[in-house]
Amino acid sequence: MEILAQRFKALGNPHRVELMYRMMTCCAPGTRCSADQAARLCVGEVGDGLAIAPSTLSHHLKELHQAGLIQMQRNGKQVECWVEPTVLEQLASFFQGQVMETKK
Amino acid sequence: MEILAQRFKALGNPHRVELMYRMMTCCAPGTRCSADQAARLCVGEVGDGLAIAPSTLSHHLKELHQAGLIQMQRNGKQVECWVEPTVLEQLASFFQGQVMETKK
DNA sequence: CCTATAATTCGACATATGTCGAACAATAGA
DNA sequence: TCTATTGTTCGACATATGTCGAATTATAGG
Repeated sequence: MEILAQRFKALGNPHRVELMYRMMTCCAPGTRCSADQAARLCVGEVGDGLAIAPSTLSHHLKELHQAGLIQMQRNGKQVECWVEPTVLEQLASFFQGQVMETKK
Repeated sequence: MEILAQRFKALGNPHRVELMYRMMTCCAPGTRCSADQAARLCVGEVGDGLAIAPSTLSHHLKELHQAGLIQMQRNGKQVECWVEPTVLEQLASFFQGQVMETKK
């Protein structure tokens, strides 16, 4: 329940929930990426159009990462970000009365 | 997206997510109440066993209510609290890539 | 009307959060 | 090696949050 609260807290900010949504739905508007291959956005792309400083964007992505909601990996000059589908499934299941035992 | 963030923020506290879970699953352990009739707990019941002052409990329930997550209604000396199933469905649908237009 | 029960409101307080700009780090390419 | 690009880290700051106890409100029952 503690970890669950951490994850919801990370989503409890307008900028972060927007970032999360963009990463979840970066394949086609309003849809979710296929279950086996999550698409990736680099830091600059995912924050494009948001009226926040680069340092603030970096901070928010770090929060999402530390909460276990997103993955991050350096690729050349850029850092790629994506959402693992299992994370979405676990969170959705809470609202169906299931409390998953999330590790980490 | 703003309203969504408000709801997740309300769930972003260990005590509040615990309270929410109790209200969601007050019929049978690990299950959700039937779709048409949400079961109700009074304020004292829902906070039973949590190591927080009554004033803190009241504060948390107010937060959940203001975020649109729970309903509250006075019944005699007590105040009943419950979760509308539609709220749960809307929140779950976010993690399937759906952003619902939540009023209020 | 008085009392007990159930819950809320109201300061007060320590701590956490969101934001910025400046400085720094990592990488690619000329 | 120098430079431009892409992100991160580090204070600093104003504001928000979680908590409590004391006082208050609402109700039911003598």
